[in-house]
Amino acid sequence: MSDVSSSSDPTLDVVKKSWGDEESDDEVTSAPDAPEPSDGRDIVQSELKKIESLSISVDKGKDKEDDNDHSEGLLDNPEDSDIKAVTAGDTIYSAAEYFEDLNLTKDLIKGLYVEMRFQRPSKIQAISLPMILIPPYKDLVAQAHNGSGKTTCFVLGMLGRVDPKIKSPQAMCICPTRELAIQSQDVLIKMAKYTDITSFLAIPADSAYYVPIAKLPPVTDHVVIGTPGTIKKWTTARKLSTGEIKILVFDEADHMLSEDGFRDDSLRIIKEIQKNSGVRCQVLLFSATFNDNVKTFVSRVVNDANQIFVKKEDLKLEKVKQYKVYCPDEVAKIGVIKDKIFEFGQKVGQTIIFTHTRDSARTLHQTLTKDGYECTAVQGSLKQEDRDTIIKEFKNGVTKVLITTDLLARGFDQSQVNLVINFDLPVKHYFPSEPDYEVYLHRIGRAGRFGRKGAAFNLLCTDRDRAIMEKIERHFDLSVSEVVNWRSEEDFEKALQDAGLL
DNA sequence: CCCAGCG
Repeated sequence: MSDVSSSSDPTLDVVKKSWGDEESDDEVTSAPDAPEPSDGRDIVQSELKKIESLSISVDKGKDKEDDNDHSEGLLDNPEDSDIKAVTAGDTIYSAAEYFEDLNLTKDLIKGLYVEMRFQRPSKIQAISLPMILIPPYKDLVAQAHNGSGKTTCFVLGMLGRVDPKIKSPQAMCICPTRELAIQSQDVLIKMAKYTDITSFLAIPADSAYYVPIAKLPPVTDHVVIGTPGTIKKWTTARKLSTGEIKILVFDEADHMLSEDGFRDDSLRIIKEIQKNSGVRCQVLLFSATFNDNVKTFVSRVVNDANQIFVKKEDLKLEKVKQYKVYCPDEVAKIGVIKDKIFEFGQKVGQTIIFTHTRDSARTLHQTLTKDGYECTAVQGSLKQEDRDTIIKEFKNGVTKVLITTDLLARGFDQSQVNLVINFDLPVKHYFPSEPDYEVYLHRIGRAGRFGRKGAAFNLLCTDRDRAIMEKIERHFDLSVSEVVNWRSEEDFEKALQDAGLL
């Protein structure tokens, strides 16, 4: 099979869905033709008519033989499931077989080979980069698997579009957390090593070194990466001009545009740029997840966008073996962490433990360190500089076990993380008996980066926990194996063996 | 709830 828009799976052949459509996987009934409440749905429907199917040739078989033999490439065919691409308008794109197909400068390509150690575009790169880099520079909504290299896509997209000779911001990337902004800039610096392109990191400063923005020089770097509040601060202080920004990226875009995320901030920034920018600004939305509510909203934010997405069943991360462990009470959960996770976790790499609140992250950390278990914890109430050091220590491998909140649920990339623990299951804050499926997927995705093996343990305690876990399994059409006895060394050992980690 | 930010 050499065509991503056609497939042996009949449901994949139909490229009729738009981002505003109902999820049609589960239900047979189509959206009614009767007048809808005026939520913009009708606009979406009419835009839908313009969308036409696209054939992108991606030779999957060839990718496999070529890439898997080389040990260096980090992007070696991390996902095998199909990606569906839908183009808007009549531009014909073909997948980039080589980076040379993308009209990039020599300096930039050198960075890809030498610094990034890339050989050929990964699947998501091959499909998305032509859409980003070839005129008319259409907007793009791109969903791709965790650990498949979304960051490299949009970073390369930004670098490919800026003119190093113009000394003002031409590309902007907005991230939900300080940690992600730093991480993306790290990638950018590496990739741009042989170019003259510079970047500016717009995140809150260390409180100790606070200098009022008014006293700082204006930003002249080509690319700005940051968090919403700080970017807003720089623009309103007139130290960051948006007039020449021609590409705007939202990392973890569904969260940036969801009602309980950063919706207002994001929209304000888009508006600000569109108001000031001389040329039309290209908007890119990247995430591993776009739930139906967000899809509806997203299709109104972008304009006539190209789309790349995968079916939700294909997102469930088969490389990360997921388990549930029934624990009689909270004390037992801590016991599992102490006796099993610390016991085995260290052998198989690094571990991230997720809790529901900042406070529970802090208390769990205190409890464990008091008893001599070596770990660190990071959450949003820490001082900025403390966050940075704890993250740095973990990325350097100095610490093996990191306790955190959903601060790190999304995007955090550390290849040595093979074990994810849901100390608390992720739930919707406004409806705590409902799982937060997106957050679940993102958390699990912290293990198994770039096709590596991994395991995840969900610690369940109450009846509610059981019900939530069942819903998660049903939603992803997943059967999560049970670690039968929470006290049993052998059960955990067996689980890790089955996951391919021991 | 989690982020983000208020100088």
